Amino acid sequence: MTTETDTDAADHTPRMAARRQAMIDAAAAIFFEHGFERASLSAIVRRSGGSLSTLYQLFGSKEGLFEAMITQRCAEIMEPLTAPRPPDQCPRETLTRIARGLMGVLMDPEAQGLWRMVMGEGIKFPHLPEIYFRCGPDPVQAAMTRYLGDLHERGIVRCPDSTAVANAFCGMMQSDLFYRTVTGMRAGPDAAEVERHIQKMVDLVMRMLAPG
Amino acid sequence: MTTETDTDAADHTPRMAARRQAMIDAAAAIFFEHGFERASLSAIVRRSGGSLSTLYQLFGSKEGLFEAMITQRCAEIMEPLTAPRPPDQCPRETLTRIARGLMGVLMDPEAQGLWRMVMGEGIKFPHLPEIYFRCGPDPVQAAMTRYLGDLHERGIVRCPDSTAVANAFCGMMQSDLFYRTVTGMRAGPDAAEVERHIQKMVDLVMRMLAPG
DNA sequence: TAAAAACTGTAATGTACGTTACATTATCCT
DNA sequence: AGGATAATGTAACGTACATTACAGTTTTTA
Repeated sequence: MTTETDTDAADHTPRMAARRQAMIDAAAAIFFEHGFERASLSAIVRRSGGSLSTLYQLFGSKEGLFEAMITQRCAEIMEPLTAPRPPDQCPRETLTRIARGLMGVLMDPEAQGLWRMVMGEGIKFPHLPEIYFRCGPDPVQAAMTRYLGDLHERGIVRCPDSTAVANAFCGMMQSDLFYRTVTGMRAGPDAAEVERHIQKMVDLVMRMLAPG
Repeated sequence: MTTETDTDAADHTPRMAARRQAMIDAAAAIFFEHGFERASLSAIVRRSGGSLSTLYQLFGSKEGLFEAMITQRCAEIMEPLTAPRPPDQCPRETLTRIARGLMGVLMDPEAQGLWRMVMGEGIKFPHLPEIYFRCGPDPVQAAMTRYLGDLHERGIVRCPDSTAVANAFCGMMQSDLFYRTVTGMRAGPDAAEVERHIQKMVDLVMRMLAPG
């Protein structure tokens, strides 16, 4: 039940470390496709190579494997969002770049699998949304809040409540386009359609920020 | 597999109709709490009264029961969103009313259970997001688009792309407040906090719509 | 009220899967 | 090379649950 001694996970040998990684990769593929319940450990082992025995030695349980996978993958998937930003562009360009990063992640199939799990099974696994928000939305919104607050203080835009605007902007990106894709109602849109959406939303947020 | 002859479901007798409804109610509670996979039919019958035999006679399968439940509940849950709107308020008041309706549904525990299923298991059950969007987001956004387009043509607000604004507005409502509640990261916010959020978002969208 | 139909409770069946045990094979160290 | 250790493949165990079968009970109907 309790995963107290998680971090030991004796991957002493380099061979074992490779197995461990292969299993995490396979787990990501299977879990993100089927969700936690429907994912079968045998299917994961079939894909990763190795054996159930090794899996249990390394991760202890299905949940152990799941957490190890999530902890590693979350950061990787979100990485484009926390990349350092080139300084001193005009606000519209900076916002466009942020929006492109967001949409890139939102439209990535693996990230969508993660999102489905966070939203669908987060209640069952409190660690899951915790890790997710810490790696993804939290830093993005914090950075954006700081950025907008800064622009406001320098009188470049009017944004007395930068937290609210950052919040709104992130929400705006998750439009129909995203929801219908993540639920499988429509195929992933092509780059042009995504770009059109980005432009519209940036236009709107720029109007929000107009002085006066 | 295929649920061809769904609609027959011989609830001839009034007693059977009552059972049917009780089972749908119990199914809603259990499915929304645990999700499709984790929900157990025995648990549903335990709650509804009646028997597994009757359940199978009425619904044919677990999926049959699920679809019957979703079809009925979706419309009910979303009902506040499609209520007719009193005419001729000022835009800010109308938008506030729409926002209150949206947040009311978004924060409703049963609706959150539905939302978790749509997002988490929608890929597995294409009917689910289909029904959901048809009952919820689609009519709301359509009505809002029409409303904004109308205001634009009458020169009351500046909104050349009312679809985009309606889309953005619905997205803005789903802020951290919602995501953290629906994932169980935080308790449901009190009415005051929700109202504050509504006011902020309406303020922002009004800025979007400012002429000039 | 008695036969027919509808409904219920319980148990049986089959399956899928998490987890463990064990015998076999490959790898590493001296 | 040869013994110790690590890793694998397979199968067994226990459980949970969807689905079905059936015998008993209630409700309806004539």
